[in-house]
Amino acid sequence: MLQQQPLDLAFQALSDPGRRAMVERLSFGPASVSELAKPLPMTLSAVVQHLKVLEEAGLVKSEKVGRVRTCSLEIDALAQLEAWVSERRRFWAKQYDQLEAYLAETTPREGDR
Amino acid sequence: MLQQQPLDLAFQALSDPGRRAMVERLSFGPASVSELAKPLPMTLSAVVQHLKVLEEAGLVKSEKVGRVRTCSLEIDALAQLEAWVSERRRFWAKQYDQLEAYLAETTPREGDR
DNA sequence: CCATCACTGAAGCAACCGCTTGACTTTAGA
DNA sequence: TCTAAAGTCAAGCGGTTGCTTCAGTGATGG
Repeated sequence: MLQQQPLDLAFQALSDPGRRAMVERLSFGPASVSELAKPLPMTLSAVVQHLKVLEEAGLVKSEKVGRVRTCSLEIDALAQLEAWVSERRRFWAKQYDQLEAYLAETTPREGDR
Repeated sequence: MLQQQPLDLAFQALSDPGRRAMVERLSFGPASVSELAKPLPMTLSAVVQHLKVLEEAGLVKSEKVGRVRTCSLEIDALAQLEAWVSERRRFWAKQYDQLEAYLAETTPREGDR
């Protein structure tokens, strides 16, 4: 559960393929805005707006030196995201195991007798 | 990168706190539509629409028996989501380690001499 | 049988998203 | 100094989302 808002923003940010492409690029190391924009089929302006979404979601940080803004991943946000998903999977697996245990108990296999 | 569309839909689906609450509920076991709706501050109609989003994202499946629709988690979709995030983290860590190794090589600590 | 329960579907609406254009600012290099 | 590079900002626009209301439909239980 942690907090709600951050997860909202992070999931929302990653729901866009362009923004996910930017995160993928950044997972290989820092990049400038223009570098992030190069492979994407949209204007630089649009990329800057996507970048803002990623920053507000806490997934990316950036710093401007001279006329170049250099962006990099905020790995902690990804970790929190992964934690949420992983926890859901864990709980689901738990109840699934209990069901299996119950079935094993009520309908014993041949070898159990 | 697997496919793009499924990830779009899954991230988008989980960006809504109401839908995330439904997924959290379902991680403890199957539930009817009304059960899912009970804790949420919206009409049953809205919940059904959220459910549709979750199903189209492949995160939930449901089956109607009599007048009751029973919903449950599709754990594989969660696993794919987790895999994407985890891979980004892995690549980021890799380049980070390389940076650390480089720094360690060029600026040796006291004990290294 | 018939009232109630558990949904289902369509219409409508305000708010938000992703994108473009175009005008601007600041810095770097010849 | 003058030009180009690298962003920045605001306006606007068509499409999507997240609801609500309302009018059904098909079980279930008494």
